[in-house]
Amino acid sequence: MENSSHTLPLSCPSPATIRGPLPLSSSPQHTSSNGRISLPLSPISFPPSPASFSPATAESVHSCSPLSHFTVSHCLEGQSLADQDDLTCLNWLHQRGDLLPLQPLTKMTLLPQQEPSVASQLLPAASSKPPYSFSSLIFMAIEDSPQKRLPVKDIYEWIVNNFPYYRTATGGWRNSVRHNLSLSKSFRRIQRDKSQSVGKGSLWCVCPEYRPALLEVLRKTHSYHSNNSNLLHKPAPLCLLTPDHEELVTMESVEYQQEEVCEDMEKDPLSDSGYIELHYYESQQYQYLVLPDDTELDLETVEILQLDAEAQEAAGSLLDL
DNA sequence: GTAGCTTTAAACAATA
DNA sequence: ATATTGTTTAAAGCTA
Repeated sequence: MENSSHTLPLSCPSPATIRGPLPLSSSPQHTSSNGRISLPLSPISFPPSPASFSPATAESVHSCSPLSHFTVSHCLEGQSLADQDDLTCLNWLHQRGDLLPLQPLTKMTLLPQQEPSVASQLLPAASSKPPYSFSSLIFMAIEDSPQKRLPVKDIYEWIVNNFPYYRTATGGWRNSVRHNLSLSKSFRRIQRDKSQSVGKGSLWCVCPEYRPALLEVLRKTHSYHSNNSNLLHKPAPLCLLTPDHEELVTMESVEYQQEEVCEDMEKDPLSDSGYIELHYYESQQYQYLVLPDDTELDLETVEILQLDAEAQEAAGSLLDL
């Protein structure tokens, strides 16, 4: 794809430009003399192991569309351009760890100039309700399953894992899920194979003829929440920048080497959605985020990114107890 | 104001 | 017997 730039949907009075790879750092950020900022990213760990999967850390990114993770998983999966141009392709959903949940950060320090009270103002309210309808949630859950079919129990589980809001929500939403499954034409019930069946109930799948419509709804939800984004309620870029964190590593500046960029870095089908375009490349044991040359992030945004990660860490710690 | 969709709640039956 | 699953109805909220 062309190296078109996408800036965060933020206004910045005096933006600092971030270019190229983002060296890992033990400090939340590193601003060089030329004003470039480095954001720490995680060591490579794709996909996260189920054991390390920490849905609770998605608290602060609940409203981020899974679609926004598209680019992340794409680059790492090495899919063809044709695959990626296919907006009906939901392979991004199969990057389970990339979808929404984030790894808790075990090491993250707050920016010294950043007051916690400000952090709480900038970060979205924890456990607020995701923007997706139950149909979309069910759709995503089923699409994210290897067999493209799930029992209702696993649908619950997927939703809870990916949207921690439902972890603490009252039980009524499960009723709504079942109600949706039964009532919606988009989903079809399949009898389990009795010979291998464990557990009760049927399996549910997406009716192929309704799949495009479900995708469209998902896309519209994504678009709506991108276009109505702001600093307080739209942490989409945060999601993109903090997939699968495990820990930060010692600062070690790494020069950007073009040839290390993932060969399959391709077009983000939602590139005109206002989301920043992201690419990853891998060097040694680390993973780097590559922003387009003319991508600009203001200092405040960078701070928010760090704060978000901090919040995720805190949320993960609490909910993992 | 209206229609359509979604959410929520509830009741009830079937099933593991 | 109990919990879970699946169906159905009803009402309220939201949006175009």
